[in-house]
Amino acid sequence: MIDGFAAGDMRLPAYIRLRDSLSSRIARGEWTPETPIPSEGRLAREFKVSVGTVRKAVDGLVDEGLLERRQGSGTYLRGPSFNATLFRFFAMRESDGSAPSIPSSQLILRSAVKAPQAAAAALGTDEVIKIVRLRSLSDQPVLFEEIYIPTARFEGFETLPEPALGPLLYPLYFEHFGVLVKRATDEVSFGTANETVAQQLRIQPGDPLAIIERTAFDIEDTPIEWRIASGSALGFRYRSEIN
Amino acid sequence: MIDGFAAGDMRLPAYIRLRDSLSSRIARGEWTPETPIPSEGRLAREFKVSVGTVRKAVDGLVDEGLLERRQGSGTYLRGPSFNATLFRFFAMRESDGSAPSIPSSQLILRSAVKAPQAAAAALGTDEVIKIVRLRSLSDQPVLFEEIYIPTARFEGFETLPEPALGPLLYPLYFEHFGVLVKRATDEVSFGTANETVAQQLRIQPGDPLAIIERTAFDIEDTPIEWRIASGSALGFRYRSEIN
DNA sequence: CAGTGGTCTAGACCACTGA
DNA sequence: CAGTGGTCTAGACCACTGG
Repeated sequence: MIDGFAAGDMRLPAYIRLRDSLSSRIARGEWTPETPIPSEGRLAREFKVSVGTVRKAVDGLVDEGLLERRQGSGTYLRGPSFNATLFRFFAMRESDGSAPSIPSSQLILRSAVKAPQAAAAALGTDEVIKIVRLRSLSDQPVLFEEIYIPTARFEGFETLPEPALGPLLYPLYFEHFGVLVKRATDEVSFGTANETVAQQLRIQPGDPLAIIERTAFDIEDTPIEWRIASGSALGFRYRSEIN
Repeated sequence: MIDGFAAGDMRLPAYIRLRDSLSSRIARGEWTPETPIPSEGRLAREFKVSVGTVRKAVDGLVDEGLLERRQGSGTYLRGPSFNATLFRFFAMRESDGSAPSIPSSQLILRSAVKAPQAAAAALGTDEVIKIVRLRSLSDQPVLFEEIYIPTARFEGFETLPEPALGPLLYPLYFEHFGVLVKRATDEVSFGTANETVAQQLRIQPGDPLAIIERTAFDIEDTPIEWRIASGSALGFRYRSEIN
């Protein structure tokens, strides 16, 4: 049996069934970003369809950002390339107008807790690991983050050596837990700083705050992370393209 | 000569040349949203390529949002369907939780002026028509807007009967001036209200404000509108999807 | 019913990569 | 150089629309 292709709803077009079939093979972790998936010709023979149909199926996954074509070489899984940094919401200009510096990350807390209501609602469980960190640009604190991930999917996260937790979590999710973040939704609103946040960001309680709530999903659209981040509203600047 | 197809850079693939060729015919206003463009078979014969190549060219324009396919009927120009309302940045909930009401628009000013610096920079000219309006949801003022459009492209806009200026400007640009807004970029930041804005929005001077600066472009990527809109930061809520 | 877009085939040749 | 994806052809049949 070829992995759900012939088992899928036969009323659906072949390229859809093939796309879904490939998608679940990706979700199952059959391929890595380093080795190409089978060539179009190979897939065509394997699934007994024409190359054109394979191309249409692969096109879909490329559009979704799951695969990447490299002419002359092959088609590869795209790792968590996915530029989703929360810094994109803040003007990353140096005061002197020079190039933006590298973001740094200071771990403040990491432990298993019962999820607060919003996180539990988003993740569908209240057994989570909580991560709190402060993110800075050239020693200026910019973002205060609370992150919640389900314990079930991230077994052993708490015991990871601290240096392994760089500023980028999504590559780490992928390499240590096989969790590939495919998409996320960010919700931005406006509020004021409480004592804790104000102290961390070195602003005054009551100062205006931009608040970003994010839910991240894996390939199978299961929520795998919820976070809430705050930064001074004065530094907030976001560009949205509409088509 | 078939409209730049055979005149284009022959090193480019046929489907690219065909796509650009169709795109400029659209920009020239050869088709309306009511009548279909020539069928795929017709275009294939006209341009002497295969139907598959026509499909790939049309696919590109459909992805860009310029065209719309209707199976069994034809392929049509998409008017300014384009949901770009600035209200999407604000929580459109009624206090009683009912469905959102219809936005209304109150015209405050409309006249030819010299564009302020930011508008002139975006539009590439300082000969503009300025429109000021207050936008409300069920009699609550929500957004205060200043809009600038180049006089050259909107000859006679000032003398349009006032009732013609509904809440939606982009359909009006299209129908009266043949200007089709294809894309826009919105830039969001936070600030505080000055006297004028505060009075219009019925808030206090110094109250926090969400500020949206928009530049809109036509099919040929020429900027054709610049606007700045302000609303209370407390009502601000924006959802961003990342893939 | 004729005409449209939607799916699919079985080839061909080209441009590019990497051993 | 063999193998990959990128372009292109000339058909076929299907599903749907509208007169």
